[in-house]
Order: sequence, then C-alpha cells, then structure tokens
Amino acid sequence: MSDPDPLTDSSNLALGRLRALLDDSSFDAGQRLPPERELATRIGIGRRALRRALEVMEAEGRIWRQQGKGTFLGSRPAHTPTDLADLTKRTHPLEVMDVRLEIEPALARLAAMRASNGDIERLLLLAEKTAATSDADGRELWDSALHRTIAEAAGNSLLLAIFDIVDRIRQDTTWRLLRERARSGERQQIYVEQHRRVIAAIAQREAHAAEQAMREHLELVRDGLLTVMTSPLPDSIDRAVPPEPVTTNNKDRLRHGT
Amino acid sequence: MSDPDPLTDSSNLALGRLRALLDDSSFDAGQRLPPERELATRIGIGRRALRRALEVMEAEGRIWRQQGKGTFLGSRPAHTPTDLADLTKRTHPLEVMDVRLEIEPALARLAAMRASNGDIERLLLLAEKTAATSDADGRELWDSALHRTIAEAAGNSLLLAIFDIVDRIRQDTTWRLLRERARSGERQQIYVEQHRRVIAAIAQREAHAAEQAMREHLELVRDGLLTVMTSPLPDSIDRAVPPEPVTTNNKDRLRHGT
DNA sequence: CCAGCGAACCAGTTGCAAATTGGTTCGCAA
DNA sequence: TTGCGAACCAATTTGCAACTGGTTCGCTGG
Repeated sequence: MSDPDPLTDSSNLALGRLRALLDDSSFDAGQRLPPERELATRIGIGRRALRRALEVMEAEGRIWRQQGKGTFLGSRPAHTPTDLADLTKRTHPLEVMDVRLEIEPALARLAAMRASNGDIERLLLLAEKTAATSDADGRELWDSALHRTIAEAAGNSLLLAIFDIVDRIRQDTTWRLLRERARSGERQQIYVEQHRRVIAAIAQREAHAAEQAMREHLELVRDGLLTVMTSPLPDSIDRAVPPEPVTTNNKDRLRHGT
Repeated sequence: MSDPDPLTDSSNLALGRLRALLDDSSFDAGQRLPPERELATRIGIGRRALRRALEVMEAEGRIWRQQGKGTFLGSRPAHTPTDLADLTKRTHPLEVMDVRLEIEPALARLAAMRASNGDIERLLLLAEKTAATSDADGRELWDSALHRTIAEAAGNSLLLAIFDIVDRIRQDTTWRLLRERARSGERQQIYVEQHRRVIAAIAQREAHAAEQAMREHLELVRDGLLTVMTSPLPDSIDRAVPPEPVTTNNKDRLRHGT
C-alpha cells in the first residue's frame, strides 16, 4: 500500500498555522472566521492550501462552513424546529409510517366522536371515488384526500397541521416510485375495503372500531412498504441515485496515495 | 329599529359594476385583481366606495385581500403546512394537551425500547435536577429538557421534529401565566414523582409501563390545566386581551342604521 | 511534470432601498 | 351628509449590490 494520506507541504503548513490561530487567539465558539481570501493572505498562504486545511478541520468537527454565509467555529448549530423544508432529508419512509401509525388511528377515533354529518357525507363520497378510480395517480389523489378528510373531521387544528406536515413528507417525490410499487396489485383492493371499514366505523360513531380499523390499515401499508423495500427490484426500473452528503465538497479533495 | 343596512348609493353603484366586471370578464379564479386605485378609476368611482364594495365581496367569500399583496378572486388559499409561526393563533391549550397525549406516550414507549445507556444516564440526571429545583423558571426549564430528552431517545427524527413543533407552541409566551398557575402547589410534587416513574420504566426497558406512566402524567397535567381554566381568577391578575380577528378592517365599515 | 499560486467565475446568502399594494386619515366640495 | 382625491402608513415583493464559500482556469517556478 502507498502512503495513507500525504498532505502536501503547503497544506500542512496551512493546517499548522490555522490551528495556532484558532487555538490561542480570541476567536470564541460560534464566531465567524474572516473570509477565506482574507485568512489566506493573513496566514501567508494560497487559498487552495487554506481550503484543504479548513476541510480537515471541518472533518474534525472544529469548524463548519456554508456557502454565502461563512466559516464558523464549533459544530453546526442544531436544526430549529421550524425548518421543515428539509425534514424529508433527515427521515425515511419507515419513520414516516411509524408516525402515521401513532397519529392517524387517533385521528380516526376523534373523527368518530366529532365528525359532522357533512364530514361523513364527504367521507362516503370519497370512498366511492377511491374505489371507482383505476389509474395510479387518481388512486393516490383520492386516497390522500380521504385520509385528510378524516384528519379534518377530527376537529383538532394542531393535530391536523401535524398530519399535513407528515403528509407532505410522505408525498415527497423521491418516494413516488416506492409508493407506487407498494400500492400495486391485489393490495389496492384490500386498501379500499379497509377504507370502507374505517369510514363505516366513523359513520356509526364507533370510536374504538375506527381507531382499530385505521391501525390495521396503516399496518398493512407499512408491511407493503417493507415488502417492497426488501424484495429485489426488476431490472427495468432504474434506481434513484443515492443522496449526496450534506456538503458538496467534491473538489479540493485531499489526494490519497499516488 | 332603524333600517338594517342602507348601502350608500355610490357603494351600491360600485358593487354593481364590480360584480359585472368580475362575472363576465376574463378574470379566472385565484387571479389578482388590478390595484384598488386603478380599479377605482376604471370603474369610474372613488376609492372609498370601491373599498366598501370590495369589503362586501370579501364578506361574501368571493375575494380576499392582503395588504401589500393585492386583492384576489376566490377564497383565501389554505395554510401551507410549513407556516407554523402562527399555529399558536389557531390552536388552544387543550388541543395541545390532546396532541401531547397522543404523541408523548408513544415517545416514551419507543424510548424504552431504543434508548441508549447514555440517554438513560441523562434522564436520571434530569430527574434529579427537576426535583432539586424550586423556582418556577427552573422547573419549567428542567421539565422541558426532560420531556425532550425522552423524545430524542425514541430515535425517530420525524417524531422528534413533531414534538419540537408542539413544544414550541406549548411554550408560547401568551400561555405562560396559565402554565405557571397549573403547575403551582402540591401538583408539582406529584409531577416529579410521575417523571421518576416514567424514567424508571424506560431505564428498565418496560415499554408498556413507560407509555402508561407518561399517559397518566399528561392526563394529570391536562386536568390541572382544566382546573385552572375553569376556576375563577383572583382579581389581581389582569386578563389578556382577546385576540383580534384576522383582518383588521376597522375602518371603511359599512354604516348601519343612522 | 506538477505542486502551488492568483485570478476569475459560479452559486448561495444577506441586507437594503425602491416600488407596489391594501389600510387609514384628512381636507375639500357639492 | 356624502363622496372624492390626496396623502400618509404598513405589509409585501422585487431588484440590486455586496459578500461568502465552491469551482475552474491558466501561469509560474521548481
């Protein structure tokens, strides 16, 4: 084997000076470092060498960088609860199903207790529509509308908002193929029947039955997802590319060996 | 009683012309109307009269307006799931407690199954801290940290994000007094004991016991909230002003009677 | 050949000023 | 009293400039 990782002389020099600067200077945690261009001239070294050194320190977790913002000491601050846009990057389908299994049976139970007659009318209508639709897109739309109507009928605005969050993540485009495969075939018919059962329980105000029916439905959906995820793919379907790591430092990489 | 609502002649005229313009013209649903100033001159009427007419149509649900954006046809679009900033305006404490009762027992159960030993160490430490603190602020902080640590230990990032959303709403400043009153007195000691029980169940990996203990805890918290909300206030505490309706159309109101 | 450098360009972020819009007040005139 | 125009206030959008890290390029000196 060749040398594991020979930093170039210049980068080594930069790394040393950078550590010295950060260790004994007045930089506090969380503070922004000077921009790379300035830092490079101050240390007396080129920007490329500096960036290699910064990359090392970022890998060590001592700094973090973001394009357009700057380079900061310490570890990347935790996500605030409100930035849900990229939640889909940090979760995965099974987590989502676990959450649905916690929330939607409760919604069904509440709906059975609090749904208005108008809600129930709409639910019955949706059940028909779902059963009558054959194309994949249509099924998905009606199914989604059905579950959301139940969530609305539960009459808890906060829980509805949470349902919407989960639903938006669930509908993420990158999981579209997954959903389609999980829904195909004979499973769809069972889903329709399960929907009917949930709605019937809600219409008859049987809270416990509604909760249980919804739970059984979602458990089957989860099982379908599991089956699809663990069974091999037919060759015709091209796999999605695996997601990139958060930082896209594809260049300026340290060279290994020769 | 006097006349119920005599629209002024000018406003009536404006309303008629506006309806005509909207009905037979090429304005599609969701489209933005021309600005009021332009619309006023085009119809050939003053802006005040136009605004009265627009107010009527807004009340009818045919249009909606927003300062700085414009006037739009159709009904106000539904809230997107991502704008959580004002969720606290649309919910209320009992809804929040209902949601917590759905989510946190599940979190406790998952935590019992998946918590690392490090998590459990932290939980035990937090239980001590909570018990040892006496001031209200401190209790609130430790309590919050305790519940969140359990949520973290559950190992479901999506559920954790949802917990954070609910927790942020729960901590809304306008409910601060409410929380303080609900926590006062002998209830606090029971809470500490309940926390201990939840943590013990998690530490011993008793999933069902953890879930049940958390549920009992939250039910007591909810009962405390109910008690506080239904019992009369001492006179010394000034009540918060009731929230304003969404739109602040306090002027240009149609005049009733004489 | 190549490690290192500076320069230039790309892309994401921030801040600010201007423009636009609905919301409101005011004075004037018929 | 009623309606109008003008002016101002406040929320929102838009465009731009400046600055940042990310990337590519060509040059230089060994």
